[in-house]
Amino acid sequence: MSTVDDKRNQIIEAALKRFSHFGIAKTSMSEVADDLKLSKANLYYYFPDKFALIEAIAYRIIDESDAAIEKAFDEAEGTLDLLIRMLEMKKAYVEKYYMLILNLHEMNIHEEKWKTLAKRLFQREVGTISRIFEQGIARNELVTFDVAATSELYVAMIRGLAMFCDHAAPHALIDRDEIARIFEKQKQAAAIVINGLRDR
Amino acid sequence: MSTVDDKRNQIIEAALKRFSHFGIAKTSMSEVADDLKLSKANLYYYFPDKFALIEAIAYRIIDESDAAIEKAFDEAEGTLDLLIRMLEMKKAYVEKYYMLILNLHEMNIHEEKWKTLAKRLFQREVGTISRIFEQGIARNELVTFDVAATSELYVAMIRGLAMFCDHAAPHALIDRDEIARIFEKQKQAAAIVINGLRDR
DNA sequence: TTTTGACCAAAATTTAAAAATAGTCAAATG
DNA sequence: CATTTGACTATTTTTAAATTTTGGTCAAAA
Repeated sequence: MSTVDDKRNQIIEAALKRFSHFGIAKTSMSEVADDLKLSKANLYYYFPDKFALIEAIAYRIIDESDAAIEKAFDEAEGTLDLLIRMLEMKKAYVEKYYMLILNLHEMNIHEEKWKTLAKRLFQREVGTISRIFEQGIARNELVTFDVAATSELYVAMIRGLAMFCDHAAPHALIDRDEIARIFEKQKQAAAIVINGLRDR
Repeated sequence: MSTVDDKRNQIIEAALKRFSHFGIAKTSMSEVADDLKLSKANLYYYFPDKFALIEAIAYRIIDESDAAIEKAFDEAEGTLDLLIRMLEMKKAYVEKYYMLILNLHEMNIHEEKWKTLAKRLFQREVGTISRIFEQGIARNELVTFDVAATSELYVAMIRGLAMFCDHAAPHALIDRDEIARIFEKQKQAAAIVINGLRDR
């Protein structure tokens, strides 16, 4: 790994710490720079703007979780098991990166660049779910169906459950209990969906 | 109907018009009173406070929609058909009362009274879904399952889809196209859920 | 190639004043 | 007695101005 990549990684890690602790809006680029004893100007040498840093972090997390899912693909016992493992992982991420993920949702999503980022992250999750479904079909565990559409629906459903669940206010702070409750509902939903797609 | 009930109804209708047009926060009690050529003080003779008026409106709408569902119960061809009819009705309400429903969601839900109202409306919807599921089970169309838990999950899922869908920002204004798209996803979700519960 | 201090414009925060609004009440009306 | 009202207040919400913070640039240094 080149020295510049190494520096970029250091920055990503430092920023990730602050973002997940205080949220994106509440951490300034200077603070991230200070943590690493760099000047702000130097930080901008590695990332053209704040958004690029956020993007890098987002993709870093997704890549990590993709790698984890890759492993689960071999270990899991069936489609539902895979889906539940994925939910578990996401739960762990939510707990770990709390504020970051909260912010990522309620940011200035109106702006085009945020929309496209959100859409890409969404599509990536849909892609993973698609692969899981495809495998289920290939193994004759599931009936054949429109994988693309159903995956999209599944991800939307799961995310919707996270948004809604009972803490009615979209912006309300979510505690660990709430996360656990959401996770339970998501597992139930996954079970029902898979049951609806199962080959019998 | 007593004369005081009649007056209360007039007030509810006038308020409903304004609420669904401009939203709750943006219509003052004076405006509602003016529409009916009453003094504000007189309006407060019929409703102790603004929240009571909002509550009355919410229950009015729910009651209406319950009556409509009651009719559908006899006409519908099966459980899925019933669920879809219910979704259609809700879609119509969203289109009709636009701002009101939007507001109802993003209001000061943190306050206890709002929470309890939201919870009650939710539970009422869950109750209706429960009846639909029970009927499906009684007719041997569905397998037996935990109706209470599943109904709650179903309503949460459907609402979650409405919140999420793709207009990522919770507060973004939703247009008719978006409503239609949400409706489609909800129908798909209903179909998959019912498929998962079907007795075969 | 990497790093920095000095700098700027735009955005966020704070503050105080002004306006609007929910809700009250004694008195009037019928 | 049931209904209505104008006048009043306490609290929010809006507005606007002053101030600070922050994202981002750049020429020059290491």
